[in-house]
Amino acid sequence: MLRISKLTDYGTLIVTQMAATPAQVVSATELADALGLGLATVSKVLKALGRHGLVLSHRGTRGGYLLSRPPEQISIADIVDALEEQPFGLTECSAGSGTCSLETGCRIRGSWIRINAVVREALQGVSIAEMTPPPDLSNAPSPASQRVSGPGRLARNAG
Amino acid sequence: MLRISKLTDYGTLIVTQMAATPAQVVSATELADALGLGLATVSKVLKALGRHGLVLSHRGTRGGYLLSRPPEQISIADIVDALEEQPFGLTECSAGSGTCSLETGCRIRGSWIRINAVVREALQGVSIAEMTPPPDLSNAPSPASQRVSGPGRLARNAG
DNA sequence: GCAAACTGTACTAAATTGGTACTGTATTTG
DNA sequence: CAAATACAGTACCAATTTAGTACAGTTTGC
Repeated sequence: MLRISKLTDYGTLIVTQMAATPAQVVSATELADALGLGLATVSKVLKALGRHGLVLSHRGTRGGYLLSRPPEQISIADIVDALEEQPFGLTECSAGSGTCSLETGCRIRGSWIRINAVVREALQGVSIAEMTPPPDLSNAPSPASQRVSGPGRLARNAG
Repeated sequence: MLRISKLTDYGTLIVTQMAATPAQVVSATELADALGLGLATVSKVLKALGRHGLVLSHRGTRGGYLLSRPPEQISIADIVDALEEQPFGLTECSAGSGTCSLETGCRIRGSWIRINAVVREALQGVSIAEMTPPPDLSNAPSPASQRVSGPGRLARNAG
């Protein structure tokens, strides 16, 4: 379906929510309540995020989770890596070799690897800090440093 | 899984194969043999491609399929559009509204729509003609016109 | 020691995907 | 016009993946 899984979607939601109060411990229960998700589901996502070093956890009463780095340094690609199947790859053959029976004689694998790289860069280029519009100034112009020219065309041989 | 379906993968394979002899009618049977895929599977893909105007079909003896435009004018995005669920969208909410129960109060939908646009541009930037390396000159340097600078970062407000 | 909160595994139902079968229709060839 | 070829459309089933939950355990704070 060319879609991220719901758990990954929840992951972006949860991390974005945590980014609203960075450096502050929040429990899974609080996050579940704030986002309207089930506690078990939120816990599952947080556990995966923790395994990949995106959040730190504290057990016990008044425990909870904490972003391990500033929201500016967490990208969508980081969350995808934590929650989607690894390694990243839009096709079977571009994720890892040896699995596709057509691989011998397949002439387009190299192209798919190139396409993957571009898509991944797009996901890496968006940080959690950029996900929510500023609370009040939603109509303010964006900083020039964030503007880009778009992806353009792919080079035949990745540079 | 953030992966295109196998049928979409087959679609790129089939169209690339047809691009090797453009403007020539090829039957589903011939394509299935050439690619090592099942006839029924190839037919299913070709039917979907036909519905979206990417290939033309001729019935009867000596019938078959034909690319509707030159390979340079067919992009990976065209094939994805024909074979994946429409409309294009990495998340439920960015594909179409009204389906996600969290949509009210969700602050990151706009960002996902922006991310989608970038990913889609990446897929649109690759034509079928670019998928296969030139048969003999695989090591030749690529034409400068095909080189790009990469996707860079996303603009906060799509421009 | 009790309660809050994370850890880890396992399980089930639903959705999606992949592949195929079957019947029908159009076109060409002889 | 009859037969063979090839596309058209629908429907189905097995396998895989996803989503959500349950449950037993462990750590920490009061």
